[in-house]
Amino acid sequence: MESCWLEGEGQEEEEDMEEDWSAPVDGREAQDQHHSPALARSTVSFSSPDGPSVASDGASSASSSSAEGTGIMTRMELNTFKAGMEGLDKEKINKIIMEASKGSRFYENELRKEKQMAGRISAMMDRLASITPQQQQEALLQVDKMVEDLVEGRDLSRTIVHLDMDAFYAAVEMRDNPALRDKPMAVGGIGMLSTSNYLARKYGVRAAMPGFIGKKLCPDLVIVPTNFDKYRTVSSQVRDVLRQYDPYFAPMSLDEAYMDLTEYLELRKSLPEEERTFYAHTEECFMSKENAAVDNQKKEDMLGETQASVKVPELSVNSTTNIDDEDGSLEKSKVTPCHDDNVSSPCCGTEELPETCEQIAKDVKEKEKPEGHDCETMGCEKVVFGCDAEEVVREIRFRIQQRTYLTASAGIAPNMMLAKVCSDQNKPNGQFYIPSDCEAIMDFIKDLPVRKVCGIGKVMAQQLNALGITTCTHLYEQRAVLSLLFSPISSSHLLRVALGLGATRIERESERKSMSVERTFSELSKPSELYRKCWELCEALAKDLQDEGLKGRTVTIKLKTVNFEVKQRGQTVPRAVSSMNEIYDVAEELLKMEIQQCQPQPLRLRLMGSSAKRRKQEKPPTKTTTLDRFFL
DNA sequence: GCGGATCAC
DNA sequence: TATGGTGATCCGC
Ligand SMILES: Nc1ccn([C@H]2C[C@H](O)[C@@H](COP(=O)(O)OP(=O)(O)OP(=O)(O)O)O2)c(=O)n1
Ligand SMILES: [Mg+2]
Ligand SMILES: [Mg+2]
Repeated sequence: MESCWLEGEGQEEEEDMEEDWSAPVDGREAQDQHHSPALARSTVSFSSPDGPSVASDGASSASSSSAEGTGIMTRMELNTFKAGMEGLDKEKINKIIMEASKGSRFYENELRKEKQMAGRISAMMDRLASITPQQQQEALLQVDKMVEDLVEGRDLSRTIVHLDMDAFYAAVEMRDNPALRDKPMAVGGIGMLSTSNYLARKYGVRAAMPGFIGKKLCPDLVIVPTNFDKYRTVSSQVRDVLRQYDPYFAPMSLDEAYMDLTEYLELRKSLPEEERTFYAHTEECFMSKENAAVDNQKKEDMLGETQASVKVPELSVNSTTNIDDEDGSLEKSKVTPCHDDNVSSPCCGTEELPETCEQIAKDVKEKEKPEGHDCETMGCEKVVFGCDAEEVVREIRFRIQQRTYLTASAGIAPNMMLAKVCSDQNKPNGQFYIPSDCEAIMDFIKDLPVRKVCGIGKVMAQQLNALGITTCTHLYEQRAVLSLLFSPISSSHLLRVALGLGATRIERESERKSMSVERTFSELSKPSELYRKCWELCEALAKDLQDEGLKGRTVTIKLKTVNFEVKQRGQTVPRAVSSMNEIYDVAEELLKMEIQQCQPQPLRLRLMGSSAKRRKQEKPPTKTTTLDRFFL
């Protein structure tokens, strides 16, 4: 097995990954209006570029935007931009979160990070204040040249889909244990939750929240441990479906993937109806013998009904409709789920998964033969899907559901950035479509909160907020200032977002660059214990590396003190390593230095990690893009 | 290359 | 009582 990443001599070639600043639209002139209050005064309006250029008053008013509530600590607050988090009593939930955390070492560390962030923002506001109108005007000219190029290059020819399973781990657990279906539940442990179901989200319980806080928010919360093997199995079933529509689809995690449907949609045009026909088993099928074709709304209803979780009445996948409800009125699923034959059955809860019919949404070829069991005689409902993108995506979701008993949501758009945002729009069990035209894109982008965009996280969102930017419209209005305040990479990303641009080609999976193992444990401080832990981690890492036939040129250790401060130390070695001994030799040395550094205080840790990384790879000759021209 | 920070899931 | 694990990227040295 040839170890990879060793620096072998030759071995160059390899792709060039196409950065592809695709995209673009009609230029739009700015005309702002809706500045957020913080910026209204502080920014130069585009129409009169010589206006007053910002002042630090912008900073003070903006940074006090957290005036609501406790003042600081926005970083610990509930993020209401995530699916299932709409319309909650944020005030109350944040209060509980704060009270549960206050005084803890974790909290103190969060405070420290918050202060640090405030410092960064303050520095940014100072820079902003020092920008002259001339500079701003000049920046605007530069940026607008880029805008022109970007817009000119806009590629609306692709149909990109982002598909994401709903409450994934939680949904799997609910599927396999019906007792959980009508309860607020989360997956993980008392220390940390990986995700929660939508019922629990109503209480503010969410991923990355400690279980004990979840319990405070929702005393009835049921917490079940993770079963990664099951999630992996389901994931592979889902991928089997996706692959049939785009063999080059790109999984981003166990529960989501991007697909490019462009080519498939061409083929689809000539796909006979039989091959777009599927059967669904529902209890109604068994009772009423009608099996007429269903219309779109009916299909959506079926998607809703067959959901193997709480029933969400009136769920619609129509891109124009919203999901509101999904309140408490829960009802057992009406479906009678069936197993796909070649699929390992869920390990528990078999009683709710009757074996009566082995296959529902089987592939057309199989299904077409009405021999044996067969849907027709059983009165299974027949579903015919159309040929446009929305129909194909409904079909995909339908097949996923029939095969896994789980629901998925999807976004359909001309690029990956938009598709990703769209897949969250009608979650759970919904889809959203942005047609390939500029107007539709701009309309969608207009009021889109920047925080919803992939890559804009808590920190960036807060920095932008300090500038009065919360929506993509603001982003466009402030493009000049942004190009001056942020790095070329960041500001070009923001600009692309503002224009509704994103990647239009799905890149094939790149080889991994690192592998790591880390563990949290109850406090350790004795050197002997620390070295032993380090040894265990290196052993585990070496095994993982060897399992994949990989080696690393840089070995690092990661340490988290009991106060949650994180340190990383690394060393690059002349020859790639993969064995336990080679790795530990390096790691031990790094750990020794840290222990000595602390002396005579003990090094008190709550986590340790070990990793092996590949040597940084020379990036292929970058074709000079407009961005390079302007920014480098 | 290193280390801290951010982001996603 | 109690706040995760894995991988990637960016930034400023
Ligand atoms: N901080 C996180 C976020 C997610 N996950 C895991 C559990 C999730 O079930 C799975 C998928 O992540 P999603 O962000 O897609 O969240 P869900 O699928 O749970 O919910 P939904 O997609 O409906 O919002 O990844 C995790 O372990 N830790
Ligand atoms: Mg999901
Ligand atoms: Mg996901």
